Amino acid sequence: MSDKQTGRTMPKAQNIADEVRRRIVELKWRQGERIPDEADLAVEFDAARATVNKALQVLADEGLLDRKRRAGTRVAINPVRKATFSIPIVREQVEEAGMAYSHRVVAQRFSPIPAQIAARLGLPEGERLVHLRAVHYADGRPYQLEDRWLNPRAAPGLQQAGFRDLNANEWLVRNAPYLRAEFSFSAENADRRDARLLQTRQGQALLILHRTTWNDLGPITTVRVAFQPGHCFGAHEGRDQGSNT
Amino acid sequence: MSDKQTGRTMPKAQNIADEVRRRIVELKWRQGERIPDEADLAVEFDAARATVNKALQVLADEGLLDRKRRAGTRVAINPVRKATFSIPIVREQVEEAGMAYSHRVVAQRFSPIPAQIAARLGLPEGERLVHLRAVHYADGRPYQLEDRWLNPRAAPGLQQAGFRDLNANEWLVRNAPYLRAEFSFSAENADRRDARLLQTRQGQALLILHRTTWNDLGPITTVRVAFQPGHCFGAHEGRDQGSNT
DNA sequence: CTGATATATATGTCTATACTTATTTTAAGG
DNA sequence: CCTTAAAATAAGTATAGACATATATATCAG
Repeated sequence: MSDKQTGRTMPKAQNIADEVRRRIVELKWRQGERIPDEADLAVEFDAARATVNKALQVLADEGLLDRKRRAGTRVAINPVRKATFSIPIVREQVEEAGMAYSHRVVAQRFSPIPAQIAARLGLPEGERLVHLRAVHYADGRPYQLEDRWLNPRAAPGLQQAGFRDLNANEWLVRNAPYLRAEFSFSAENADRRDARLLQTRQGQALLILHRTTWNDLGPITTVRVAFQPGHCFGAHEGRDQGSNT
Repeated sequence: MSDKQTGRTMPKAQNIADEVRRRIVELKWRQGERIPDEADLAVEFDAARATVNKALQVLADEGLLDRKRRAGTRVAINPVRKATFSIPIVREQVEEAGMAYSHRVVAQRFSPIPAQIAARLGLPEGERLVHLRAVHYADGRPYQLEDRWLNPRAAPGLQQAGFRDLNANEWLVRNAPYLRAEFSFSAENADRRDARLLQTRQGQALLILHRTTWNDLGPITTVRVAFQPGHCFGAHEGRDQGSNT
């Protein structure tokens, strides 16, 4: 009843979480039903309450359980579950695929922000930020296109960095950690400029990612990324195989 | 130094996490640098090591810290951070926007799966599954289009459910909890059929979401969702404001 | 019956302590 | 010098105990 998957002994809390998950998936404990309280589960699994608590917190974070003081723990009625994806550094992504990375800055100037960008950043319209447009290439073929606005007030040292050599993507990752980020995915038909820079035809469906990041000084950057046609962006949910914990 | 944001006293572990995050964002502790060990931080913050451990685990899960036994804790070199988004129930999403929800099943039959679907599900080509195509409407206008394959072997009771009345999306959420899910976003130009069902023109860029879910009996369902033109899908990262914990 | 108040209870959080385990560092042996 | 073994160390995990806090339920006054 402990370590079936690998030969390794799993932590007790994880075994408990797995078993509870199993009972939910196998409909032994159904949606909305109350499950035994921590004290009872602690007895059943021969563990301390703190251990059971940790296991159930994990499941609550996953959205599988709803927990409330005094009211107990219930299987979530509609498991609004959260999927995760990670934002890789473009160069690493390209190189990991065994291709040669390069990038080209198409335009870079200090200019007043249009209304749409101002709204997204929460800054007054007309404020002057660094506007940067660049193309990332994989083996010489366009890989993605970025149209970015940078806020020097939130990223000290930004003025010095000339993005001809080091790309903005990478400079930001290494020099401007953020506290909060917002994303959105959408689809757009390539306009004339998109088509030219991505070397595709006008009207081609493009996957568009908007991303904005903030730190405690304010908005750092907002970017519109247009991916090469056919590119897809993966995410997943469930046991996290590798990495930490 | 405790509760600045709200008047409420925040848990100690969260204060510690916030403070460490602040030090990273303000570059007091830089990328790749080793930070004090749990015991030292416990002294600094006047907390038990377990509390510090919990705070740092959170940051490690966020991808902000790299932790290794004996080697200590370092600020992540390239913070491959994870963004989360949630998959809402279509009907609720529509109704929350104050619109009337309806849906229509376009086709439903038991048929052998094509190679591409077989690959995605990990099932042999030609296996017979339920194939379902439906349109979701908001205030009578097409909202999204789904093309779904359902595996009755992994979802007992599925055969009985006729999806004319109850939509598949909702039936699955309530009756077939899953253990693992995979997603991908992409963009496609609407083909003739997409255009007709979404009442748009052929060639229109559409945001496409592929999603596949599994439980311990195997793959449950895989679906291709085509959103109405202009629709975007949001995600975010950072302190999670509401809900659990 | 209604509304205010008290009580009970399940989860939330923290602590001190202990032991485990991966990994680095050091020491020993060839 | 290289290889191997031992020691040291920092995180990983578990535990019993304690107190905090939200909230469901019971109790009581009107």
